[in-house]
Amino acid sequence: MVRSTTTAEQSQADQQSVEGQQPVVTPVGAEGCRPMRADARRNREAVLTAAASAFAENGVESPLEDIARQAGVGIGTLYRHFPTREELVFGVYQREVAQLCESATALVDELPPAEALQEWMRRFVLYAATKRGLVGMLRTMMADRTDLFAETRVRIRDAANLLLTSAAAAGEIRDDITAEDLTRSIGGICMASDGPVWSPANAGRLVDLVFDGLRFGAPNKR
Amino acid sequence: MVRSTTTAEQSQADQQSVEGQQPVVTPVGAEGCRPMRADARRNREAVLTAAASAFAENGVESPLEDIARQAGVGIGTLYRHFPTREELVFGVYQREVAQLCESATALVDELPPAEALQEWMRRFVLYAATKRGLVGMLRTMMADRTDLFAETRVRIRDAANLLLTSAAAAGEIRDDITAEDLTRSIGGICMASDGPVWSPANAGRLVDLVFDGLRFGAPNKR
DNA sequence: TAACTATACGGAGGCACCCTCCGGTTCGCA
DNA sequence: TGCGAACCGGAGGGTGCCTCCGTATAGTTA
Repeated sequence: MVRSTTTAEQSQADQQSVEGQQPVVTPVGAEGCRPMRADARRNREAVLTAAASAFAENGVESPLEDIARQAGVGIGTLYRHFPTREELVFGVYQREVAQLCESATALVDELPPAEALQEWMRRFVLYAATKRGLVGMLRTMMADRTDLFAETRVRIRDAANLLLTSAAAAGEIRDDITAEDLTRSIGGICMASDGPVWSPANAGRLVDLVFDGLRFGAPNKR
Repeated sequence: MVRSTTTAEQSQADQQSVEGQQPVVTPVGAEGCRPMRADARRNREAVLTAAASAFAENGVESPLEDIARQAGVGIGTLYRHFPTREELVFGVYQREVAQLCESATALVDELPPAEALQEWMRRFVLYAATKRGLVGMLRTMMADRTDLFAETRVRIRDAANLLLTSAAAAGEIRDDITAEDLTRSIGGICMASDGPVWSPANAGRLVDLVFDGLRFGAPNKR
């Protein structure tokens, strides 16, 4: 709209993710700059955490000043890290995708392959169903800035692939489903479960439906 | 196609004067009451006109105060007629649907049946492609307040039916397509052509594609 | 350890927009 | 023509957005 949106050259590099509480989480742009100062990184994380819970509770339109306060940070700091609301939304999305994808490897270790897959699908959809309006905003951004999503898309595909192949190898699901098939189905459920008639329960049923489809015709039925 | 709104206005007035069944067109609250005062009706129309052009130009987030100013009306007046932005959006939508549906009968008279149908489809999609973000907002509202859209849905279906049957009767298109099929296809195009990558040209190509589908297998090919 | 500097912090302030409220005006009817 | 109900308008208080710049501090060098 008429808002200025100056989008200064702003390019928060961080890209230093060696020992990892949070993996990478690279904001857009810049490579090779010096690493972020410790306090900056701390604040950035605090803002993301506060934003995630604010979005979940009050939707993506939550006042940015509330988020800053909740993070124990000035509004200026929030704006320095995320010059626009969209960048903040994307930051939250990116971090949660990373967590979700990491959980895939843990699940594979802890559970039987098919259960791991099902649980992962549930978590995936739950993320979306929990954040009111977030999916809608992401969908809009996706149409505009496809490039931003390239990295997360690959991550998701790899995680899906891991779970699918291990379940297929165990014969617990059919083996003719690709990671793309799976992510597309789940993505569809996420889109569908966004919006005013918002219901995690419905989303869960849809996930189970897709999962049954995966089991259909599997060698080792149970 | 610049058409005056007088006919639409007239028909609304007619409907209102018939007792019973208030069409949803009446402003909120007025329940079986006397008709609107002349100045109120005038202002209401002015606001709708200004809103339509503001939405087209700056998107559905246009400041309401600009719209009021453009309409030559105080902000209080705008709020009295449309207490929320959504109601204003719906008002614009409703009026334009009415115009569009009326144009169907005119088109049937003026053009060969198939051309009339194609032209109508084009106009339909053009409306949507012209208003940035409007379709998205309507989609959200639809999920929430299905009841509001019942009337417009019927209108659209009737108009589509008129065009379809006359073109099918002339053998210029196949006869196994229902009005629901058509409106669903067109609706899909409208959804697709909303969003940041906004392009009437693309929408037009999609319409032609659907139209070719309608001609496929028609008795009288040309 | 102290001094130094590049970097980050914070919040006041200006602006845009939202929405309400109520005194003044106008319409439509008798 | 007179009257009351209905309508008009815009001032004003409130909220949220975003910027700007003086102050604080992490990390580095001597």
